[in-house]
Amino acid sequence: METLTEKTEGGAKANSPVPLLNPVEIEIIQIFVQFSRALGQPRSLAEIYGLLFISHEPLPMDTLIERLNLSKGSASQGLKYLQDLGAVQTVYVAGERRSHYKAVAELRNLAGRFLRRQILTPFEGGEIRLNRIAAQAQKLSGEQRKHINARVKMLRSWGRNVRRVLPFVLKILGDGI
Amino acid sequence: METLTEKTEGGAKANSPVPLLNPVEIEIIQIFVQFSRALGQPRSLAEIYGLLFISHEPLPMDTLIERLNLSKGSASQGLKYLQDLGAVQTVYVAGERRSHYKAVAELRNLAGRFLRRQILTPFEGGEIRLNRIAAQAQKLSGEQRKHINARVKMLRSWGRNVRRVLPFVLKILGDGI
DNA sequence: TATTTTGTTCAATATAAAATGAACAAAATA
DNA sequence: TATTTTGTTCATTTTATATTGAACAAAATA
Repeated sequence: METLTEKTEGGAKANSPVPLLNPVEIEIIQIFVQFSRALGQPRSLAEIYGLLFISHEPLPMDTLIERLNLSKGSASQGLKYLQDLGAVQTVYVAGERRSHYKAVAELRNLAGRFLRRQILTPFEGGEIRLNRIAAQAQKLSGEQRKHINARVKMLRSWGRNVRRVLPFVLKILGDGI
Repeated sequence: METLTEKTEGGAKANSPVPLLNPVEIEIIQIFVQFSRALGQPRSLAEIYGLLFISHEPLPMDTLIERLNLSKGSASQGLKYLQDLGAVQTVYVAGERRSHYKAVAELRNLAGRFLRRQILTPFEGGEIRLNRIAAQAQKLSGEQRKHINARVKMLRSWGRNVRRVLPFVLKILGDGI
Protein backbone atom coordinates (compact mmCIF):
# COMPACT_ATOMS: atom_id res chain seq x y z
CA MET A 1 0.00 0.00 0.00
CA GLU A 2 2.96 2.40 -0.15
CA THR A 3 3.84 4.38 2.88
CA LEU A 4 1.07 6.71 3.78
CA THR A 5 3.20 9.27 5.53
CA GLU A 6 4.14 12.65 4.16
CA LYS A 7 6.95 12.41 1.65
CA THR A 8 9.25 15.20 2.81
CA GLU A 9 11.09 16.03 -0.37
CA GLY A 10 14.09 18.24 0.11
CA GLY A 11 12.37 21.18 -1.55
CA ALA A 12 12.51 24.84 -0.59
CA LYS A 13 9.26 25.11 1.31
CA ALA A 14 9.47 23.07 4.48
CA ASN A 15 6.93 20.26 4.32
CA SER A 16 4.85 19.36 7.33
CA PRO A 17 6.84 16.69 9.15
CA VAL A 18 3.69 15.30 10.72
CA PRO A 19 2.60 11.94 9.27
CA LEU A 20 -0.71 12.06 7.46
CA LEU A 21 -1.84 8.85 9.12
CA ASN A 22 -0.78 7.26 12.38
CA PRO A 23 0.21 3.59 12.62
CA VAL A 24 -3.17 2.45 13.89
CA GLU A 25 -4.97 4.21 11.08
CA ILE A 26 -2.62 2.67 8.55
CA GLU A 27 -3.20 -0.85 9.85
CA ILE A 28 -6.97 -0.45 9.94
CA ILE A 29 -7.06 0.97 6.46
CA GLN A 30 -4.91 -1.88 5.23
CA ILE A 31 -7.45 -4.36 6.55
CA PHE A 32 -10.21 -2.70 4.59
CA VAL A 33 -8.04 -2.30 1.49
CA GLN A 34 -7.18 -5.96 1.53
CA PHE A 35 -10.81 -6.87 1.93
CA SER A 36 -11.91 -4.53 -0.83
CA ARG A 37 -9.50 -6.24 -3.20
CA ALA A 38 -11.04 -9.59 -2.33
CA LEU A 39 -14.44 -8.15 -3.16
CA GLY A 40 -13.22 -6.43 -6.30
CA GLN A 41 -13.96 -2.93 -5.01
CA PRO A 42 -11.78 0.11 -5.62
CA ARG A 43 -9.10 0.85 -3.07
CA SER A 44 -10.24 4.41 -2.54
CA LEU A 45 -13.54 3.18 -1.12
CA ALA A 46 -11.68 1.10 1.42
CA GLU A 47 -9.41 3.98 2.35
CA ILE A 48 -12.32 6.31 2.91
CA TYR A 49 -14.37 3.80 4.84
CA GLY A 50 -11.37 2.68 6.87
CA LEU A 51 -10.41 6.15 7.99
CA LEU A 52 -13.98 7.02 8.90
CA PHE A 53 -14.32 3.71 10.73
CA ILE A 54 -11.35 4.31 12.99
CA SER A 55 -11.86 8.04 13.42
CA HIS A 56 -13.53 8.93 16.72
CA GLU A 57 -15.22 11.93 15.16
CA PRO A 58 -16.99 12.55 11.84
CA LEU A 59 -14.72 13.97 9.13
CA PRO A 60 -15.38 16.43 6.30
CA MET A 61 -14.38 15.62 2.73
CA ASP A 62 -11.41 17.98 2.87
CA THR A 63 -9.82 15.99 5.65
CA LEU A 64 -10.21 12.74 3.75
CA ILE A 65 -8.66 14.33 0.66
CA GLU A 66 -5.75 15.67 2.63
CA ARG A 67 -4.97 12.71 4.84
CA LEU A 68 -5.59 9.97 2.26
CA ASN A 69 -4.06 11.95 -0.55
CA LEU A 70 -7.16 11.59 -2.71
CA SER A 71 -8.38 13.75 -5.54
CA LYS A 72 -11.56 15.73 -5.05
CA GLY A 73 -13.28 13.58 -7.64
CA SER A 74 -12.42 10.30 -5.96
CA ALA A 75 -13.48 11.58 -2.57
CA SER A 76 -16.77 12.93 -3.83
CA GLN A 77 -17.66 9.86 -5.85
CA GLY A 78 -16.42 7.49 -3.19
CA LEU A 79 -18.51 9.13 -0.48
CA LYS A 80 -21.55 9.09 -2.73
CA TYR A 81 -21.12 5.39 -3.44
CA LEU A 82 -20.62 4.56 0.23
CA GLN A 83 -23.67 6.59 1.17
CA ASP A 84 -25.78 4.80 -1.42
CA LEU A 85 -24.56 1.53 0.02
CA GLY A 86 -25.51 2.70 3.49
CA ALA A 87 -21.91 2.33 4.68
CA VAL A 88 -21.47 6.02 5.39
CA GLN A 89 -23.78 8.70 6.76
CA THR A 90 -23.57 12.45 6.92
CA VAL A 91 -23.56 14.01 10.34
CA TYR A 92 -24.44 17.55 11.30
CA VAL A 93 -21.63 19.26 13.16
CA ALA A 94 -22.53 22.48 14.98
CA GLY A 95 -20.91 25.60 13.56
CA GLU A 96 -19.62 23.80 10.49
CA ARG A 97 -20.74 24.45 6.96
CA ARG A 98 -19.24 21.36 5.43
CA SER A 99 -20.92 17.96 5.59
CA HIS A 100 -19.21 15.58 7.95
CA TYR A 101 -19.19 11.86 7.39
CA LYS A 102 -19.12 8.85 9.68
CA ALA A 103 -18.89 5.12 9.05
CA VAL A 104 -22.00 3.03 9.61
CA ALA A 105 -20.62 -0.04 11.29
CA GLU A 106 -23.40 -2.61 11.27
CA LEU A 107 -22.09 -5.65 9.46
CA ARG A 108 -25.58 -6.94 8.84
CA ASN A 109 -26.65 -3.88 6.86
CA LEU A 110 -23.38 -3.55 5.02
CA ALA A 111 -23.23 -7.14 3.95
CA GLY A 112 -26.92 -7.25 3.17
CA ARG A 113 -26.92 -4.34 0.78
CA PHE A 114 -23.67 -5.38 -0.78
CA LEU A 115 -24.80 -8.94 -1.41
CA ARG A 116 -28.12 -7.82 -2.78
CA ARG A 117 -26.44 -5.46 -5.23
CA GLN A 118 -23.61 -7.72 -6.17
CA ILE A 119 -25.12 -11.19 -6.20
CA LEU A 120 -28.88 -11.14 -6.21
CA THR A 121 -29.40 -8.60 -8.97
CA PRO A 122 -27.22 -10.42 -11.51
CA PHE A 123 -28.98 -13.69 -10.66
CA GLU A 124 -32.36 -12.15 -11.35
CA GLY A 125 -31.31 -11.14 -14.85
CA GLY A 126 -30.39 -14.77 -15.33
CA GLU A 127 -33.98 -15.91 -14.81
CA ILE A 128 -35.08 -14.13 -17.94
CA ARG A 129 -32.30 -15.72 -19.94
CA LEU A 130 -33.16 -19.16 -18.64
CA ASN A 131 -36.66 -18.87 -19.98
CA ARG A 132 -35.34 -17.95 -23.42
CA ILE A 133 -32.94 -20.88 -23.26
CA ALA A 134 -35.64 -23.32 -22.26
CA ALA A 135 -37.70 -22.19 -25.25
CA GLN A 136 -34.76 -22.48 -27.65
CA ALA A 137 -33.89 -25.91 -26.35
CA GLN A 138 -37.20 -27.41 -27.47
CA LYS A 139 -36.11 -26.96 -31.08
CA LEU A 140 -33.18 -29.31 -30.61
CA SER A 141 -32.92 -33.05 -31.00
CA GLY A 142 -33.53 -35.54 -28.19
CA GLU A 143 -30.05 -36.13 -26.73
CA GLN A 144 -29.04 -32.47 -26.76
CA ARG A 145 -32.38 -31.23 -25.51
CA LYS A 146 -32.32 -33.55 -22.57
CA HIS A 147 -28.93 -32.32 -21.43
CA ILE A 148 -29.79 -28.68 -21.86
CA ASN A 149 -33.03 -29.07 -19.96
CA ALA A 150 -31.11 -30.68 -17.11
CA ARG A 151 -28.65 -27.80 -17.05
CA VAL A 152 -31.38 -25.18 -17.09
CA LYS A 153 -33.06 -26.97 -14.24
CA MET A 154 -29.77 -26.95 -12.37
CA LEU A 155 -29.24 -23.22 -12.86
CA ARG A 156 -32.79 -22.53 -11.66
CA SER A 157 -32.01 -24.56 -8.58
CA TRP A 158 -28.80 -22.63 -7.99
CA GLY A 159 -30.75 -19.41 -8.18
CA ARG A 160 -33.29 -20.63 -5.65
CA ASN A 161 -30.56 -21.77 -3.28
CA VAL A 162 -28.70 -18.51 -3.46
CA ARG A 163 -31.88 -16.57 -2.74
CA ARG A 164 -32.69 -18.96 0.06
CA VAL A 165 -29.34 -18.55 1.72
CA LEU A 166 -29.36 -14.77 2.02
CA PRO A 167 -31.82 -14.41 4.91
CA PHE A 168 -29.80 -16.90 6.93
CA VAL A 169 -26.59 -15.09 6.23
CA LEU A 170 -28.09 -11.81 7.33
CA LYS A 171 -29.53 -13.33 10.46
CA ILE A 172 -26.21 -14.79 11.55
CA LEU A 173 -24.28 -11.65 10.68
CA GLY A 174 -26.74 -9.61 12.70
CA ASP A 175 -26.61 -11.78 15.82
CA GLY A 176 -23.45 -11.23 17.83
CA ILE A 177 -22.85 -7.46 18.04
CA MET B 1 -20.45 -9.42 -25.19
CA GLU B 2 -19.99 -8.90 -28.95
CA THR B 3 -21.48 -11.37 -31.34
CA LEU B 4 -19.83 -14.70 -30.89
CA THR B 5 -20.51 -15.98 -34.37
CA GLU B 6 -17.97 -16.28 -37.13
CA LYS B 7 -17.25 -12.96 -38.77
CA THR B 8 -17.34 -13.90 -42.45
CA GLU B 9 -15.12 -11.22 -43.92
CA GLY B 10 -15.25 -11.03 -47.69
CA GLY B 11 -11.75 -12.43 -48.02
CA ALA B 12 -10.46 -14.84 -50.64
CA LYS B 13 -10.63 -18.04 -48.64
CA ALA B 14 -14.23 -18.90 -47.91
CA ASN B 15 -14.81 -18.79 -44.17
CA SER B 16 -16.84 -21.46 -42.46
CA PRO B 17 -20.39 -20.14 -42.46
CA VAL B 18 -21.22 -22.19 -39.37
CA PRO B 19 -21.60 -20.12 -36.21
CA LEU B 20 -18.97 -20.84 -33.56
CA LEU B 21 -21.61 -20.94 -30.84
CA ASN B 22 -25.32 -21.68 -31.06
CA PRO B 23 -27.93 -19.44 -29.43
CA VAL B 24 -28.30 -21.63 -26.37
CA GLU B 25 -24.56 -21.67 -25.76
CA ILE B 26 -24.41 -17.92 -26.15
CA GLU B 27 -27.16 -17.35 -23.60
CA ILE B 28 -25.65 -19.74 -21.08
CA ILE B 29 -22.21 -18.22 -21.46
CA GLN B 30 -23.70 -14.76 -20.99
CA ILE B 31 -25.17 -15.84 -17.67
CA PHE B 32 -21.77 -16.95 -16.44
CA VAL B 33 -20.03 -13.90 -17.86
CA GLN B 34 -22.46 -11.60 -16.09
CA PHE B 35 -21.95 -13.48 -12.88
CA SER B 36 -18.18 -13.46 -13.22
CA ARG B 37 -18.27 -9.68 -13.53
CA ALA B 38 -20.25 -9.47 -10.30
CA LEU B 39 -17.57 -11.57 -8.62
CA GLY B 40 -14.72 -9.66 -10.20
CA GLN B 41 -13.43 -12.65 -12.13
CA PRO B 42 -12.04 -12.53 -15.68
CA ARG B 43 -14.47 -13.06 -18.50
CA SER B 44 -12.44 -15.83 -20.09
CA LEU B 45 -13.01 -18.03 -17.04
CA ALA B 46 -16.74 -17.59 -17.40
CA GLU B 47 -16.62 -18.36 -21.10
CA ILE B 48 -14.66 -21.55 -20.57
CA TYR B 49 -16.78 -22.73 -17.68
CA GLY B 50 -20.00 -21.78 -19.45
CA LEU B 51 -19.22 -23.71 -22.61
CA LEU B 52 -18.11 -26.78 -20.66
CA PHE B 53 -21.22 -26.51 -18.48
CA ILE B 54 -23.63 -26.60 -21.39
CA SER B 55 -21.67 -29.03 -23.54
CA HIS B 56 -23.03 -32.56 -23.37
CA GLU B 57 -19.53 -34.01 -23.87
CA PRO B 58 -16.08 -33.15 -22.49
CA LEU B 59 -14.08 -30.80 -24.70
CA PRO B 60 -10.36 -30.53 -25.42
CA MET B 61 -8.52 -27.23 -25.12
CA ASP B 62 -8.37 -26.81 -28.88
CA THR B 63 -12.12 -26.75 -29.16
CA LEU B 64 -12.39 -24.11 -26.45
CA ILE B 65 -9.76 -21.99 -28.19
CA GLU B 66 -11.52 -22.29 -31.52
CA ARG B 67 -15.12 -21.84 -30.45
CA LEU B 68 -14.51 -19.13 -27.85
CA ASN B 69 -11.85 -17.40 -29.87
CA LEU B 70 -9.35 -17.54 -27.04
CA SER B 71 -5.58 -17.49 -27.15
CA LYS B 72 -3.68 -20.62 -26.17
CA GLY B 73 -2.37 -18.83 -23.10
CA SER B 74 -5.78 -17.80 -21.83
CA ALA B 75 -7.20 -21.24 -22.36
CA SER B 76 -4.30 -22.97 -20.65
CA GLN B 77 -4.23 -20.62 -17.67
CA GLY B 78 -8.00 -20.48 -17.42
CA LEU B 79 -8.33 -24.25 -17.33
CA LYS B 80 -5.60 -24.49 -14.74
CA TYR B 81 -7.32 -21.93 -12.53
CA LEU B 82 -10.69 -23.63 -12.88
CA GLN B 83 -9.15 -27.00 -12.08
CA ASP B 84 -7.47 -25.61 -8.97
CA LEU B 85 -10.84 -24.23 -7.94
CA GLY B 86 -12.42 -27.62 -8.51
CA ALA B 87 -14.79 -26.17 -11.09
CA VAL B 88 -13.39 -28.23 -13.95
CA GLN B 89 -12.06 -31.76 -14.19
CA THR B 90 -10.13 -33.61 -16.84
CA VAL B 91 -11.81 -36.64 -18.36
CA TYR B 92 -10.19 -39.52 -20.17
CA VAL B 93 -11.62 -40.01 -23.63
CA ALA B 94 -10.82 -43.30 -25.35
CA GLY B 95 -8.58 -43.01 -28.38
CA GLU B 96 -7.79 -39.36 -27.72
CA ARG B 97 -4.39 -38.00 -26.83
CA ARG B 98 -5.55 -34.62 -25.68
CA SER B 99 -6.99 -33.98 -22.24
CA HIS B 100 -10.70 -33.37 -22.28
CA TYR B 101 -12.40 -31.14 -19.76
CA LYS B 102 -15.83 -31.10 -18.16
CA ALA B 103 -17.54 -28.70 -15.80
CA VAL B 104 -18.03 -29.79 -12.21
CA ALA B 105 -21.51 -28.59 -11.45
CA GLU B 106 -21.97 -28.90 -7.70
CA LEU B 107 -22.83 -25.45 -6.40
CA ARG B 108 -21.83 -26.39 -2.90
CA ASN B 109 -18.26 -27.21 -3.83
CA LEU B 110 -17.88 -24.33 -6.20
CA ALA B 111 -19.18 -21.75 -3.79
CA GLY B 112 -17.33 -23.28 -0.88
CA ARG B 113 -13.91 -23.17 -2.42
CA PHE B 114 -14.52 -19.77 -3.91
CA LEU B 115 -15.66 -18.25 -0.65
CA ARG B 116 -12.82 -19.79 1.29
CA ARG B 117 -10.25 -18.42 -1.16
CA GLN B 118 -11.87 -15.08 -1.63
CA ILE B 119 -13.30 -14.18 1.76
CA LEU B 120 -11.90 -16.34 4.52
CA THR B 121 -8.23 -16.10 3.63
CA PRO B 122 -8.14 -12.28 3.59
CA PHE B 123 -10.02 -12.23 6.89
CA GLU B 124 -7.42 -14.43 8.51
CA GLY B 125 -4.64 -12.02 7.58
CA GLY B 126 -6.71 -9.39 9.35
CA GLU B 127 -6.46 -11.20 12.69
CA ILE B 128 -2.71 -10.66 12.77
CA ARG B 129 -3.15 -6.97 12.06
CA LEU B 130 -5.78 -6.61 14.76
CA ASN B 131 -3.33 -7.87 17.37
CA ARG B 132 -0.75 -5.33 16.28
CA ILE B 133 -3.38 -2.60 16.39
CA ALA B 134 -4.55 -3.58 19.86
CA ALA B 135 -0.95 -3.35 21.07
CA GLN B 136 -0.39 0.05 19.43
CA ALA B 137 -3.63 1.40 20.85
CA GLN B 138 -2.47 0.98 24.44
CA LYS B 139 0.07 3.76 23.88
CA LEU B 140 -2.66 6.28 23.17
CA SER B 141 -4.59 8.55 25.48
CA GLY B 142 -7.87 7.60 27.15
CA GLU B 143 -10.53 8.89 24.76
CA GLN B 144 -8.78 7.68 21.62
CA ARG B 145 -7.81 4.35 23.10
CA LYS B 146 -11.34 3.60 24.14
CA HIS B 147 -12.68 4.18 20.66
CA ILE B 148 -9.98 2.15 18.98
CA ASN B 149 -10.46 -0.74 21.37
CA ALA B 150 -14.16 -0.72 20.58
CA ARG B 151 -13.44 -0.80 16.87
CA VAL B 152 -10.96 -3.63 17.18
CA LYS B 153 -13.49 -5.56 19.18
CA MET B 154 -16.04 -4.94 16.46
CA LEU B 155 -13.75 -6.16 13.71
CA ARG B 156 -12.98 -9.30 15.69
CA SER B 157 -16.68 -9.89 16.02
CA TRP B 158 -17.17 -9.39 12.29
CA GLY B 159 -14.50 -11.98 11.63
CA ARG B 160 -16.17 -14.48 13.95
CA ASN B 161 -19.54 -13.94 12.34
CA VAL B 162 -18.21 -14.36 8.84
CA ARG B 163 -16.52 -17.60 9.81
CA ARG B 164 -19.65 -18.73 11.58
CA VAL B 165 -21.84 -18.11 8.57
CA LEU B 166 -19.90 -20.16 6.05
CA PRO B 167 -20.95 -23.65 7.19
CA PHE B 168 -24.58 -22.59 7.07
CA VAL B 169 -24.20 -21.19 3.60
CA LEU B 170 -22.59 -24.40 2.38
CA LYS B 171 -25.26 -26.52 4.00
CA ILE B 172 -28.09 -24.64 2.34
CA LEU B 173 -26.35 -24.52 -1.03
CA GLY B 174 -25.81 -28.25 -0.85
CA ASP B 175 -29.39 -29.15 0.08
CA GLY B 176 -31.73 -28.86 -2.89
CA ILE B 177 -30.11 -30.70 -5.88
C1' DT C 1 16.44 -40.00 -33.39
C1' DA C 2 13.59 -36.51 -35.90
C1' DT C 3 9.03 -34.80 -36.12
C1' DT C 4 4.56 -33.79 -34.74
C1' DT C 5 1.25 -33.00 -31.19
C1' DT C 6 -0.05 -31.03 -26.95
C1' DG C 7 0.39 -27.96 -23.51
C1' DT C 8 2.91 -24.30 -20.39
C1' DT C 9 5.21 -20.00 -19.32
C1' DC C 10 5.93 -15.34 -19.35
C1' DA C 11 7.30 -10.75 -21.46
C1' DA C 12 4.74 -7.65 -24.19
C1' DT C 13 0.35 -5.67 -25.35
C1' DA C 14 -4.44 -4.56 -25.06
C1' DT C 15 -8.34 -3.65 -22.29
C1' DA C 16 -11.04 -2.26 -18.52
C1' DA C 17 -11.39 0.24 -14.35
C1' DA C 18 -10.12 3.82 -11.20
C1' DA C 19 -8.21 8.27 -10.22
C1' DT C 20 -7.39 12.86 -11.55
C1' DG C 21 -8.32 17.67 -11.93
C1' DA C 22 -10.37 21.41 -14.50
C1' DA C 23 -14.72 23.28 -15.38
C1' DC C 24 -18.88 23.97 -13.53
C1' DA C 25 -22.88 24.71 -10.22
C1' DA C 26 -25.11 25.73 -5.88
C1' DA C 27 -25.24 27.70 -1.67
C1' DA C 28 -23.48 30.72 1.92
C1' DT C 29 -21.42 34.91 3.14
C1' DA C 30 -19.61 39.67 2.65
C1' DT D 1 -24.61 41.48 -6.28
C1' DA D 2 -19.74 39.86 -6.03
C1' DT D 3 -16.97 36.58 -3.75
C1' DT D 4 -15.78 32.64 -1.30
C1' DT D 5 -16.74 28.01 0.12
C1' DT D 6 -18.27 23.52 -0.83
C1' DG D 7 -19.20 19.95 -3.65
C1' DT D 8 -20.28 17.51 -8.36
C1' DT D 9 -19.45 15.99 -13.04
C1' DC D 10 -17.04 14.10 -16.60
C1' DA D 11 -13.29 14.00 -20.32
C1' DT D 12 -8.65 12.68 -19.85
C1' DT D 13 -4.92 10.14 -17.79
C1' DT D 14 -3.14 6.62 -15.06
C1' DT D 15 -3.04 2.17 -13.17
C1' DA D 16 -4.14 -2.54 -12.69
C1' DT D 17 -5.59 -6.64 -14.87
C1' DA D 18 -6.45 -9.79 -18.50
C1' DT D 19 -5.08 -11.49 -22.84
C1' DT D 20 -1.98 -12.55 -26.33
C1' DG D 21 1.40 -15.15 -28.78
C1' DA D 22 6.15 -16.50 -29.35
C1' DA D 23 9.43 -19.36 -27.24
C1' DC D 24 9.90 -23.32 -24.90
C1' DA D 25 9.30 -28.15 -22.95
C1' DA D 26 7.45 -32.77 -22.63
C1' DA D 27 5.48 -36.56 -24.47
C1' DA D 28 3.90 -39.39 -28.28
C1' DT D 29 4.56 -41.01 -32.77
C1' DA D 30 6.98 -41.97 -37.21
